[in-house]
Amino acid sequence: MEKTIHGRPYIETKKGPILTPCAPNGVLARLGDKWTILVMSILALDPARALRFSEIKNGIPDISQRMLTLTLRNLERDGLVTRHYFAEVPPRVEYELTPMGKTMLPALEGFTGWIRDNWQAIEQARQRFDRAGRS
Amino acid sequence: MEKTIHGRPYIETKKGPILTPCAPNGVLARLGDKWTILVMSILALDPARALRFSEIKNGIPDISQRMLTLTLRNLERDGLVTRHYFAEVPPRVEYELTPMGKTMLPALEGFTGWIRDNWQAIEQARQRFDRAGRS
DNA sequence: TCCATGCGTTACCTCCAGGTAACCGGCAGA
DNA sequence: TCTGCCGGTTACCTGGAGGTAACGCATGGA
Repeated sequence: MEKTIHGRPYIETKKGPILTPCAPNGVLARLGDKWTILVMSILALDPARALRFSEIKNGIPDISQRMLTLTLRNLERDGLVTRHYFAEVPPRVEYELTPMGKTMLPALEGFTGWIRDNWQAIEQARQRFDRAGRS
Repeated sequence: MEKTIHGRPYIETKKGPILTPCAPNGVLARLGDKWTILVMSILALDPARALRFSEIKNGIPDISQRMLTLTLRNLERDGLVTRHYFAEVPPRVEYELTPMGKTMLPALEGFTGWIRDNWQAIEQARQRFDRAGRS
């Protein structure tokens, strides 16, 4: 009775299909936030190498110290990134993708390809729509 | 000089790689919002058939009239959905995926598969992290 | 006369992502 | 003694996402 469409579960009723709540929704929401993908991407540049906090920060223009800390904390919590703390002075902290983390971006590849192929069309559609009044 | 990693452009400097601003970021952000994917999904159930506003609303539990209108408006603006208005009484409005819209969810398939395979692991990682104190 | 219908729009409120800025801690070097 | 270094944390503020509720409108049916 429960089927799925593109990975999303739904049920058929006489009144039509109804999408059922889907736990993995939150994962996409996390990805959609402002910095997460950027942090994952820079860690993925050389997955074998751990990066220091400051290296990540330098690699991502405009990210603030606070937002980088928060983003990394969330990724660590999700098991996508590991944090290594070295109690030196001044302190050194290194971040690295976990095995699971290393598989994430490649899985997204199909969709980033779609975006690459379509975002100009989207941009044009927006301009057409906005120009059409309907302000 | 400009390379890409998983579709994301960056440049190499002596101080290390720097990710460059990436327009398509916004597309992912849109997808990450609360309702967009659900609306796309229900329209994709039978891509050949247009759905009425009320059919979509009934198919998505808990979505409010306002949020459905806003979400559809954005999708229309992005050229992913078309709106057909019939000046009957009471009015009838039908929504349908555009050709571009029809290609989006399949492109996302690889990633939804990754989520399906990994979200339990993510859930467990979160619980471990939270239980570990660091409140 | 009154109401239900279908698709909005408007007004209003709350919450949180994200930004800015200052401070901390402990040691090294001037 | 003062300053800089690194990685964080804290306090504070703002904008916008998203929720709730009510109103609008044209007509057909009771």
